[in-house]
Amino acid sequence: MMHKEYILSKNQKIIFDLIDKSSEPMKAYSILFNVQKKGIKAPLQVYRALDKLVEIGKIHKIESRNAFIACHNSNCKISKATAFSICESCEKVSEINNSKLSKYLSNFEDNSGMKYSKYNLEFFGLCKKCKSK
Amino acid sequence: MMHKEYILSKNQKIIFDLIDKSSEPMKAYSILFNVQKKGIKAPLQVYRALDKLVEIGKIHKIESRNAFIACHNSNCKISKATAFSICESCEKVSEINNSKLSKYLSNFEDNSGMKYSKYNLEFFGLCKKCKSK
DNA sequence: TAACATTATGTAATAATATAACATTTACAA
DNA sequence: TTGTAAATGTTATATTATTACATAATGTTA
Repeated sequence: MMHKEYILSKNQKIIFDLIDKSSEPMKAYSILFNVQKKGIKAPLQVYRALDKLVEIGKIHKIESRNAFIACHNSNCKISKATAFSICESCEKVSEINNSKLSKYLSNFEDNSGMKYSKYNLEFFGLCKKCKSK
Repeated sequence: MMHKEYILSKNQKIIFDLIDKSSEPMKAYSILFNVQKKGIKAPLQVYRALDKLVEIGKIHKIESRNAFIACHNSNCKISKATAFSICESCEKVSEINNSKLSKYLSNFEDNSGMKYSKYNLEFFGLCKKCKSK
């Protein structure tokens, strides 16, 4: 099931396209630097677009890195259920697309009486390449 | 199984005691403000102590909130496996101590070829109190 | 279409979070 | 007692993010 379509505004589109093309998570001020030639001059313009893109699930924030990547996962259901793998050596980040995992976590309940509507999981380790070095 | 004992230095102890007494996650500059009367005057002194305390597992960083709480969980194994519940209304944060969950995640493998040595999970929702409002 | 509400934009200033660089001191093992 | 690692102190600065206020574009509905 795909995300509901949403028409991106001018700034949102410029910033999404940049993140989507990037092979690695992008930080807000690096995004700012890269879109200045397109007329986006202030941090707030970037953060506003990022906020919206996160809200509608087109991108995700990697909390431990303060960086953003485009969503390529059909399980995350508009950014309510996200999981990432992060290589602590080369900093490569991938979204984990594992339906068993997402099912397990979406259904997770403990005895706290809390109803969980959202989660974010970050796994850390060494990627294939970095392991073999 | 308890953590291996570690003798905290003066600044580490001051800062750990403050976080440990707090009923909510504390932010670095709030910590700084609170320990200035004890002679800790600069951000770096706080961040250095925080880094060490995180490293040895006495505290955890709540990444989505840039805040720190004391560890009260025997399953986290020196901060290599952490899970939290966060109320999006009152911002109450609790460490989740669920051995099935930690076992599931510690043993998680996907087809990426990565060996995961660490994870951090944050659940979001409404706590009991806030739900009933 | 006019009126209204909502969303997005532009701009300047500033707040909040975190690190670099360098000098010195303390703890502790060889 | 010398060497080394860890911790501290201090200043400056880098990085990340928001407040406040004004304007413009878009969508909705009477």
